[in-house]
Order: sequence, then structure tokens, then C-alpha cells
Amino acid sequence: MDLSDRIIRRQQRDELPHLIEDYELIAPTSHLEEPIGRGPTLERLLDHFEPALEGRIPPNGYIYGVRGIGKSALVWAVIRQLASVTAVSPTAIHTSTRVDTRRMPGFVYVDAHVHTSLFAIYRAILDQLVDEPIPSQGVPTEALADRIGDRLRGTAGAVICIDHVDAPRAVDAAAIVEMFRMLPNNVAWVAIGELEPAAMPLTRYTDAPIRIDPLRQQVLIDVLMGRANRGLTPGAIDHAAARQVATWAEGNAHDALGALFIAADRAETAGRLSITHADLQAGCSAVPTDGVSLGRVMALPPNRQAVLRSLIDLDAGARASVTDATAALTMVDLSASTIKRFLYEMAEWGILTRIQSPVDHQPGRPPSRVEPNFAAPVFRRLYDLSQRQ
DNA sequence: GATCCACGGGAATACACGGATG
DNA sequence: CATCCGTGTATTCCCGTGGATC
Repeated sequence: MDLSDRIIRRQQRDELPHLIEDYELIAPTSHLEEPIGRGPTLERLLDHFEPALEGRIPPNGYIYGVRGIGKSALVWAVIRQLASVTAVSPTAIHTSTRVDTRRMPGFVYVDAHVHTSLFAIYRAILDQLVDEPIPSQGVPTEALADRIGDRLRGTAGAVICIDHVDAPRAVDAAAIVEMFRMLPNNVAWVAIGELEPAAMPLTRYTDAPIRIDPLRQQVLIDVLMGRANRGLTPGAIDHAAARQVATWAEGNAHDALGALFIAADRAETAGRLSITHADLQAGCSAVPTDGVSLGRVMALPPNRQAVLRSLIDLDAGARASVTDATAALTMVDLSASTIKRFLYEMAEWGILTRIQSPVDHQPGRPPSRVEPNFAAPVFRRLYDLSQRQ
């Protein structure tokens, strides 16, 4: 072994066994290209999209279900696959009776968490339909709409999925429908949300809504074990542990993955190669029940995330009131009034929970403090990883 | 010159409470 | 007793400004 080998070996010291081999693969924010154990649900989604395989535009749709059960993961995976089929075989599948030479429609997935204005939504759609770079500002919104129209006219059209249509920061659903009116009629849309169809005005314009159900316990265990197999060192977690988390999560895959992520990160930080019962306990208790998804938190604009990142490291004293927290958040390069406004806004959006201070005898309106309404340890790790580079 | 958007700042409003008023 | 008022905070609302693009 020569010196350079020795040096490389030193460099690769970090390549010694780690519990977590890939944070991405166990993160509740990332989706697998092949969802685990969701065959029947995938079939129902494919039923809806099936006309596209013969070059026809499927009806508009509404996919719904309670939070955390993998709606985004499933739709994302389906759209991704369909889009790649379109890309790989530009002509539609040949039937046994005749050759259909029409092209298949394109498939587009837009997250209304991330794209919170009509302009941004148009831009995201256009970005998936064309290769050229798209202006980020300086052009009127209608110009982007026109470009989408120009691109699609005379083609097989497109199916556009808008995820999280009923999110607090999302563009109003009615405005989205209005927006699709301006596009050629070879465009279909599929909205994904949490609201029951009766409460979702959009369903006036859709085919029968498609409900996604919470994961059965065994499926959720499979999901956890599958993620662990991909992202953790072999033997990091056993079946009983996965069952423990699955039971706690009651069909909510997002929360179960969050708990697993925290448990694994805790064990990793402690230098262990397997996850203990205490790690899992810590993981479960750090995931708030009825919290908002980490996807929603990670979709926030950079400065909001920076505020959150600093906020979750403040000690209880510094977070006693919104005013105190604002004053303590000096590491963020924003004015105090902006930080304060961010905190109130994020509370409005459900990202933070406002808790009234117990009545005291100070004059004036009693303050409230804000607490994260998401799995803070997961956000801390994902945010820090995203900052390295 | 137009357009979109994040910031920043401050006005307006809400709330709590003690004390005054009708 | 029900209201109103004044004071002190907290919270919400709104709009101007300026950077970055086109």
C-alpha cells in the first residue's frame, strides 16, 4: 500500500459502517419511484388515466384522502411513470385491432405548496412541457398561459396534476379552474387535496372523485421495512420495531416515516448501528399528532425556512412570546418586523401553533408563543443537509 | 418600461383590564 | 349592572419600494 492509498483510506474513514446510508431514502419528504404495497390503489389511479394510453384525454379528476397517507407519493409516482412512457414511446400503444398513431398526452405534476401564485403554477407547467428556459419575472402571467396554449395546440394535449389544492397558501381552487379555461380544450386536470368532495367546489367539473384510504397496518409495516432496507444499514430495525411505529402512526405513513427518521438520526448521532426502543420512543414523541407535513415546511421560501431553523433551536425562555422570539432571532438577516410578520403568517398557515400565555397581571393584551407544528428534528436535519453545498 | 415578488414599515384593529360613567 | 374609556400590548392588514428580469 503506497502513501496515496493510505491518504485515501484516511479520507474514507467516514466510509466506515453507518446506520444511515442515505437520509434521502428514509425522509418522509421523498417519494419512491415504486411505491411499496399500494398495488390496488395504484390500479384505481391508473384506471383514471388509462384513456391517455390510447391517446385520449382522461376526464378531470379529484383525488382525496386524509393527510399523511401517501396521496402525493402515489400520484407523483404515477405521473412520473406515465410521463416517461410518453417520452420513451411517442406514439400511443398499438391496439390489436388497429394502429393508433396519435401521440399520448403529456403529464405534468405541480405542487401548489411550492408554486403559490398563478404565475408560478403556469411557470412550473411550462417548464415540464418545453426544454427552453422560462422567464422567472418580467413577463405578464398571460404570456406564460399563451405559451402553454401554443405549445399544446395541435398536439395530444396534456394532463396536469395539481397537488395540495386546498393547502392554506395555495392559489384559490376557483382561480385554478378559471386558469384552465384559458388553455386549449385538450388539457385535463387532476386536483389532489384533503377535503371531502362535498366540500370541494372543483368536483363540479370532475369525474367521480377517487378516495385514497389510510394504510393498513401491514402495508405500513412493509413501507417502513422497505425504506429501512433502502436507506439504513442491514439489521438496523426489526419487524417488531416497525410494527411498533406502524401501530403508533395509525395508518399515517408520513408520521411513521418521520418517527423512523428521527429514531435513526438519534441512533446515528450516538454512533450506534441499530435503533433501540428508546430511539423509537423519542421518534414517535417528536412527531406532533395532527402536525403539518414536512413537505409543506420544506416547500416554504428560503427565508421562512431560515427563520424556522433558528426558531427551533431557541430555548423555551427565548420563545416565551412572539416578541421575545423575534428579538432572539438575530441570526436571520431580516428586519425584526419581517421576522415577526413571518412568525404570525406561519402560525396562520398552521406551520406554527400559537399558544396563549397564561393570564398574567401585566398591562395590555397577553402575548402568545409559537411552537413548531411539525416534526422539528426531521426539519432540522433536512434543512442542514440542504444547506451543505 | 413592465412585471412579479419579497421586504419592510406603519396604520388600523383587537384584546385585556381597571376604573369611570350612566 | 351594563357600557364606555384610556392605556398598553398584541395582532392583522395593507401598500410602497426596490431588485431582478424580460
